[in-house]
Amino acid sequence: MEQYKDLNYNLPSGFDIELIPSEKRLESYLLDVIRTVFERYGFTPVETPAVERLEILQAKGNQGDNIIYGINPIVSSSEDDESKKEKNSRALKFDQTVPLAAYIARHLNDLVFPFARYQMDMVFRGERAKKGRYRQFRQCDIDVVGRQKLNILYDAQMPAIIAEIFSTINIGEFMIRINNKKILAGIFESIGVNKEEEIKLYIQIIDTLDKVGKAKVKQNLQAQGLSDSQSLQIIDFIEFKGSVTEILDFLQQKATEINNSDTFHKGVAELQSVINGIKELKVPTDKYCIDLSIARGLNYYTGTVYETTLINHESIGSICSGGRYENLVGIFAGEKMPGVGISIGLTRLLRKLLDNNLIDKMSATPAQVMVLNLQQELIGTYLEVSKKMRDGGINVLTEFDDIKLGKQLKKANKLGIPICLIIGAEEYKTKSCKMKILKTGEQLDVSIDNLVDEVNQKLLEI
RNA sequence: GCGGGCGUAGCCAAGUGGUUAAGGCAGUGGUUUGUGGUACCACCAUUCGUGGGUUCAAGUCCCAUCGUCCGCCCCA
Repeated sequence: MEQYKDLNYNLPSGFDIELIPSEKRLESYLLDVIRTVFERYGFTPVETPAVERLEILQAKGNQGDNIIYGINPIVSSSEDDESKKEKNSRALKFDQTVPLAAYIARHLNDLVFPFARYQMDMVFRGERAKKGRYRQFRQCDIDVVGRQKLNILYDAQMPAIIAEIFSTINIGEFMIRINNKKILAGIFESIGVNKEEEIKLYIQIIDTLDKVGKAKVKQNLQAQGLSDSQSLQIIDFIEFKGSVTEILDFLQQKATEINNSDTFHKGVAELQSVINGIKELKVPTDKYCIDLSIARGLNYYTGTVYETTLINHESIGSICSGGRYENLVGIFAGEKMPGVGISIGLTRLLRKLLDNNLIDKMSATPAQVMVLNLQQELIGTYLEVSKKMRDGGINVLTEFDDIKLGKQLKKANKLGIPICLIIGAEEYKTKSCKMKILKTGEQLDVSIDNLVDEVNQKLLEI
């Protein structure tokens, strides 16, 4: 034992994702909420391995090697199969979309399309870690993937899902910002930028608007070749603000003026359909808006894009984002498979919610009742009473050791257990117990026979 | 990859060349043993990431090394 105490047992950079029990319980709760909502919309769970073949992860359409975390076996003996393989031939998944593409290709014949799946696995990034930016983190993703085509209503369903999740977990007001990349691409086409590569570049510049500011964006656009007036035109366009109706009217108006970009017209029509769907899904109108500046740096998005921010906490950044992509998921199956999906970066979100006190803390244990130990001779009774309550659906912690009552209460208090049951010689005689509510100090005599009902009743009141 | 900062207990730290290494939080024990959260008392670093050097003297200066953090880039 001694010899290891000097080793550095701190977590390696970027892997500092451990949570103390109260925090981990909160994460479990969030996962439960998210899973429940995903399943309510018919999404089915999928899990893929942490490791994929490197060439899969490097397949076109992804974000490049700089974010991939490679793995190698430590031992490379000649008998080791791994060592015969090329070094770095395997790597950890950096998102769930590329693995989804591979999953679909592997199980094409077993899946029903449109395939709606959710996945809440850990993913890994090889890039430099920073605060709130991890090398391992949990992403909660949903995607719907069609063969050849995918109904635009799936795009409308995403904001409904986001709204339901974030309304359920009580973290304050939020706003789902919706845009369509075809509109952005179209506006560039309308001013004479027609090369796809250039448009992508410009859109990436636009994406930095809220981070670096208007002046810098204008400067960057011009640096890439736009004229002064073109830059202003673009910035004016993406900065147009208003209600959903006002922006749609503005876009319709704009569409009549633009006759050199089909893309623009398509984008406006898609956005219109998405908004119509959202209205029919009865997403509360104060939960979503159109934001023409939303671009999503990732260039695989081709249509609808989403970002969700917390009102008054915009600095936290997007807490849930995603969009529609045409050519990402079918790459291995060799088929056109349009998809639409969103992702919640749960590890980062939870950290920020905790750091900013935006979410109520939970207790350090799921136990609702602690059965205290007053004398070892009664341990049989304690176990019996504990079981009785567990059978009644109550989470119970039993104190096995005969330690001072004060210490037991202190322990229960620290764990955040709301109710303690005290059974000593006196209570034993009368087949009763003392039910102590820790928060108030209130103490009630309860018959063992009615215990389950009484405790359940009290738990509801607290 | 380039540039900069920082490493003192589980955590947050004071200390900027003189030797008993402040303080706070957390933790442990106690305030007469069947009642916690408050209060009070006590305990809690032979040692300052590691190795070497300078000096009568080093947590403090120098070198190396490891770790870590920030900015550029990119994203959850």
